[in-house]
Amino acid sequence: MEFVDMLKSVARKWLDRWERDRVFEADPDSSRPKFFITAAFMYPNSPAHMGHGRTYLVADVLARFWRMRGYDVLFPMGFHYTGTPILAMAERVASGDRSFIEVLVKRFDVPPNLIEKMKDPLFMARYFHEESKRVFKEYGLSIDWRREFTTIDPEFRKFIHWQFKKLKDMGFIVQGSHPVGWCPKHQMPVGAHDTQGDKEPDIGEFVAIEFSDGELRYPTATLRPETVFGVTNLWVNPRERYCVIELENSGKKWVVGEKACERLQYQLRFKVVECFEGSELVGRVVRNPVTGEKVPVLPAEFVDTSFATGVVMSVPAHAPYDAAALLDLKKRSDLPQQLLEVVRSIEPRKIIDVPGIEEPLALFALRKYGISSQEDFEKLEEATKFVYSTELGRGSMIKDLHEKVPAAEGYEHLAKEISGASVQVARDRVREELLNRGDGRIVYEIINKPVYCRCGSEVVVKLLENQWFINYGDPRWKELAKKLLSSMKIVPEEARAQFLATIDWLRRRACARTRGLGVPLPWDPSWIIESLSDSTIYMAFYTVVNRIREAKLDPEKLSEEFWDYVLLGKGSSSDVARKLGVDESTVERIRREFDYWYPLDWRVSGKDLIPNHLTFFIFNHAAIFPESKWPRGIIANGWVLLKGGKMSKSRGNIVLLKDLVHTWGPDPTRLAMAIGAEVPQDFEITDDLMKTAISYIRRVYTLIKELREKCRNVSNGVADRWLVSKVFKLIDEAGKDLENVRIRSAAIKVFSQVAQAVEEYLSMVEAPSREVVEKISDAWVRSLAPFTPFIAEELWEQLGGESYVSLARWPEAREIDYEALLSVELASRVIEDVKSIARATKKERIRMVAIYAYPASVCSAVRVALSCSSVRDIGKALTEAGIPKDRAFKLAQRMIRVLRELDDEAKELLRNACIDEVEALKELSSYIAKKVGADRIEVYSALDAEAPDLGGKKGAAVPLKPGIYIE
RNA sequence: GCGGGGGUGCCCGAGCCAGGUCAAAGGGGUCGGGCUCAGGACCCGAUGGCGUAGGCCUGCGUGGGUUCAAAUCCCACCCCCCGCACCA
Repeated sequence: MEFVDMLKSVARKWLDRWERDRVFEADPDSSRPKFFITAAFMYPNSPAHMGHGRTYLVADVLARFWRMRGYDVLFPMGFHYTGTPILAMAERVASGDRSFIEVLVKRFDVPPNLIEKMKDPLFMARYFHEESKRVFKEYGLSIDWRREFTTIDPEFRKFIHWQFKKLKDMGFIVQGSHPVGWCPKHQMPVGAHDTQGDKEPDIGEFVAIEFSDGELRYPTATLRPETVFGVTNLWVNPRERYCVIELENSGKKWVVGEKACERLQYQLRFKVVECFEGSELVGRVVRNPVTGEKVPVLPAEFVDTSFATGVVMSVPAHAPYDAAALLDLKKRSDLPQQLLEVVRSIEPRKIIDVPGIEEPLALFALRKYGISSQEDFEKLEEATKFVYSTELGRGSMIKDLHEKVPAAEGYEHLAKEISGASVQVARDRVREELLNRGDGRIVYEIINKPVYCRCGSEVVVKLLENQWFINYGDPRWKELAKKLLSSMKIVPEEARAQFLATIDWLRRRACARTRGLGVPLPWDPSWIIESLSDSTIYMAFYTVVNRIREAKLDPEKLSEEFWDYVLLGKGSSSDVARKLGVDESTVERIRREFDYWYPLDWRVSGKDLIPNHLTFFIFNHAAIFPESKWPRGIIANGWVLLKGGKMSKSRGNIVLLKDLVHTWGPDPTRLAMAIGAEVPQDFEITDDLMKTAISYIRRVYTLIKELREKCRNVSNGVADRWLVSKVFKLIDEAGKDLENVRIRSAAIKVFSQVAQAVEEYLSMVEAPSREVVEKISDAWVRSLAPFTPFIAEELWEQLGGESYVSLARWPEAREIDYEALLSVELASRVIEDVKSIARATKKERIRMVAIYAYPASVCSAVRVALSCSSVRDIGKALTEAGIPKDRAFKLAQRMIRVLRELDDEAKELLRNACIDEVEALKELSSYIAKKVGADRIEVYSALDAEAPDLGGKKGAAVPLKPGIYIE
């Protein structure tokens, strides 16, 4: 724990200095290339949590890396106040919701004396905003905080107004009606966060098919309009009340359940004519609008008169409920004789075929699930699910549908057209036809009814009229979006398909709502722009917001001309300046700033935002900006999980970033986020992971200390050259990893693999060379900086580095000493082989190891063997190297085998280096002896006729695989 | 249902797009050893099976196919995860 305490105090020290020296404030600098990265801003309805920690770390590591690569880096952050959840939360506080207040106090550490103020949603937003910002700073994010803003700032409002005017001018904003979950008491739309148990109201689109008795219409609501061909009767609930309503526009008179009536008023305009008992409807005869057949209205208790219209069409061949109710009815003796005869004459009519099942599927399902009455609700639900999904998935309309069923006037062609068609196709066709001919109309209902608002009222469906939409369905726009997508880098690449699919199926999206914090629609301020619609191009706003404030421009004067000039370069700076009452140069400077930073280089966010925010981000950039300002890439990172489960804000089972940073320190938290998994993958946050991160840091920290303490003015020959090459090679590879957003891999290289190499070096030499230590510790500390900047600054200072390591250059790749790398590679292969032999021979103690290796003269033959596998060519090269012909060809064959099994890295070494194996192994013999625990190592040339041939191993030698004899 | 992704050794995961160099990277766990007060801290080694000389056999969801050669390509099937909108 002492080490963690040290890390924490080091962090405080450097945090203060960074702030003091404004290290991460970014201004345009034409002498350097620029790099602009943003992460999705947070919605401050709770403190920042581990998920934010991960997304922002990804952005920060890249920002820091590119800064060290010499780029002028801008990494800003803002806060997204837009939305309704905070409203719902403030309301819960206001209503004295105990459990919720407990979450605030106990989990989120809100001081109890502030709870009262949390009744104000704006206060709540500000509170969590400020707290999160504090934590982000402690976390070591290299953010330019001068550019921070919230989405309720007046400047931002004007910016969004400009964007929406642009979209409207391009014809991408349309108006229409739209169903939403609605609380009758609040008179407001409700989302999942407004309901009891956070249950999402699931809105289903039903077709109400109008059966008629000449005067009244009986709208039967169904999700399966294609089954209208199989209707044998209608159902009403005889124990409930029904009403006749007159629809305002058409004047049609509908018979609907009394309870349904109350719910339907939110989507239809009508007046109630009269109400009566459902039993009065029983026995009436109505006409099927599609087949023209006359069918009776019959009683069934399973009918829920509050659901949709409360009138149901009966398709006993394909709906288990209908089948069960019909069977029940046939057994009843209390019906009037005449009706009973009608009932008994009803036979299910099969209109859908399912391969392999001859009988109508509903009847099959009754037997399969053992259903004997319409009261078997649970079994009936299961059977219904089975029938619906089976028929939709595998079913098709019967081949001779048009011969089996009559057709009403106007529907003569429909049955023929869909005969034999799949249920999916038939459903859409029938639906379309019914709606077109005015025999059906859409009604909505909550499928998972009942859903209750937090206030206790049952949620209904409200048809919002005059709703504003962004029309992502516009084919011109889709094309542009696809073009933009194809020009972008996507991490992970697998997500590209998902983006493409999303672009394809996006239609229109409601972009404004009736309440919540945010920006009002410019042309209709009674609507607030919805949160995913006001956050699509705000990255551009970061580039100029600080300049606008600095110049003290009046937000109200930030006209469309202003934004046109600044963001698109349209119009003239002098006009804009005059209207603003400022110097032309001020306006020009703002324009230049945008022009310098844009386009965005990387957009980082959680992968959950791919089908919404990130796709909207693509669409809107494609619409608003010219191609030269289109974003260059998207990084979608995975989740941080908590013991296998997902976190849930409302239940308070989340890990706050603050808690991680305060418990473990910022550097370990950052490193854990980096090594938990590669960017696209999920990982679990555990104490073990945190401890691993700490041990990585400790290992590096103590090794650097040890190197510096133990080093002497000595030279260790090949070991020195090996370490320098190895370390620089690893760091260079880590740099390539970071270029490709392989953050985990890069972190493991600099924290673990470099440390391993250093440890290996320490076991090779008596004392580390001072020159080597200076070279590698300087580079090593630099390479740590993107991941664990605080301890890196501390070490940098100890090494005597100037300024900040955060501003230093990433180590340049340097000449690699392939001979040294190959020598050690050879030695470690020998070590492996010796161990393998000892294991196979069960030798516990090794007295002596004799090694037969090749001198440098075989190098050219090795090169030949690397590029081809012709025994003749290799053999020839070996002969030229002085190897007797009789041995050369056998050796060539073995070389092919050995070389084939090498990995790319070893091959690279062989191509670039030529070593005398004998000399190299002699030099490293004490290292080998140490590693294998041998008393003595003898190295001979395999070509030395004088050397003893122990165990006949002299002839076993192959280049890179020396012959080995052990005792 | 529609759309997207995926099934690899005890577990997590790389590799598959550009077939051989893959018994298959890297973690974790487990076992053994060391560091010798102790260890959940750290280090070393082992971890499919067999093997007294560095080797052999089996193997990457299931079943087929293409090929001299398949974890990698093709077909079918089974299973899992994610998204589906007014919710940030």
